[in-house]
Amino acid sequence: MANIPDRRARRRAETQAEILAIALDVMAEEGVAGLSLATVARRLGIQPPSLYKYFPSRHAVYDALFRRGQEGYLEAVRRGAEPHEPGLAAMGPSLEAGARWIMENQVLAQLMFWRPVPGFAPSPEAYAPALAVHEHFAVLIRAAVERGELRPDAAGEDGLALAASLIAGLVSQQLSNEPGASYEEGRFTRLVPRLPAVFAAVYPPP
Amino acid sequence: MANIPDRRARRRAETQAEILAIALDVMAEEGVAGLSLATVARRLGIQPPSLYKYFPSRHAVYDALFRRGQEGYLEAVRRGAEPHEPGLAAMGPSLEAGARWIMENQVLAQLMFWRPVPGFAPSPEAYAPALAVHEHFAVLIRAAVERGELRPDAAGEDGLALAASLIAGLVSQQLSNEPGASYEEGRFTRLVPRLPAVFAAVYPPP
DNA sequence: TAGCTTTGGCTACTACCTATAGCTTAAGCT
DNA sequence: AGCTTAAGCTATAGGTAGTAGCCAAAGCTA
Repeated sequence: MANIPDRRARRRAETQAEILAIALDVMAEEGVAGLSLATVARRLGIQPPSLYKYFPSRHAVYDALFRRGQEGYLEAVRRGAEPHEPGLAAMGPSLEAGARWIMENQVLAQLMFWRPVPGFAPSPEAYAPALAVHEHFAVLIRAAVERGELRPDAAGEDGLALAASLIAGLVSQQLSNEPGASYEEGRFTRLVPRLPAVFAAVYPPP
Repeated sequence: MANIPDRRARRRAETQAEILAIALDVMAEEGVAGLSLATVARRLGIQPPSLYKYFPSRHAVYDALFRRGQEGYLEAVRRGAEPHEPGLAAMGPSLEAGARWIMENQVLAQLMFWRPVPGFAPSPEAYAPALAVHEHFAVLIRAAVERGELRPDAAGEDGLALAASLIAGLVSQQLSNEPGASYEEGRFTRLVPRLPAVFAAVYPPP
């Protein structure tokens, strides 16, 4: 007795994880929107229709990957900020950690930040971590304002939108113009550490 | 006599233009990567294989659209700058005109700036106008430096990369988070007019 | 241990897609 | 007026997503 209660559920989860890993490979080779379930099935060694026992549709595979990506990204930006005092000091490392994660998970990033798959929209559950990322940076910026490192309106709607755009701009330029580069070499990601100073130049403390 | 010399060539070009217009519609409905030549053919009233008399492949359609888009965008940023003195004064209106064009041609913008179609890479001819856009803004920034409106290193590699990222960030955030908004209402595009000031805050004149 | 249930595989099939081959009609050039 | 060629067609190959329905084996339960 004392069999692991859900032996079947575990194997099922393992297979699902395996499918997602293969799907990532295929997307890296063929493009995000080029994912073919038939290819995934072949690599897994089963017939294409059998995949539908694990995911009800191609979009469901995308949704699972989207969620996984958002969770990984959230974790990355949180860990980047963790060892530092809240405020500008934490913002830099957090942005860097996020950018680094993106360069190491480009396929997921494309799925998450561009919407390259016709007809695919993430489910609310899959999207939830993205809201947490937004809140994470909002908290950091509010902390910076409270410490007098930024002008108060940096934490306003425009300020937050600008902050989000700054990092999105660098990353999106890097991904589309120089996708092969590492975080350190990238012509654009190289500028990420300067973003807190850029932001502070736009919203200098009074 | 005095027949228009290439009547056939003209009708052919018209049909090609019609195909591209329908393709844009389909992409707007189904997503950029969701373009189906069969659907285009049906709307044009011909059988799918007949489309191949006008374009040798699906990628060729994308390439023609890509080129058309780059040319339109180049034209937009040039016209935006035209009435103004070169330098920061021209940069703002030029960026605005570009952002406006993008919001009015979102499908083309996605094709041009994200790379959502698996396996599609633009031909050098189609890509050429993109280089001209880059050069256009480099010229404006160099002019601003010469007029003493910006610190000299604004025209360096990092400065140009940052400038490109600033606009790319706003536009890319707008497209993925609030694609339905017009240029004026957009939470992100609304900030475009502030970009020259942002850039000047990062590279203040000595 | 015996039997029942559920899971995970299969084949067969539908309905779509891109693209090629080869035929035919009709437009337009000379 | 006749010839050339463009632009349509059908048929076909080979790929995709997804559904229906069957069957064996794994695992739970009495």
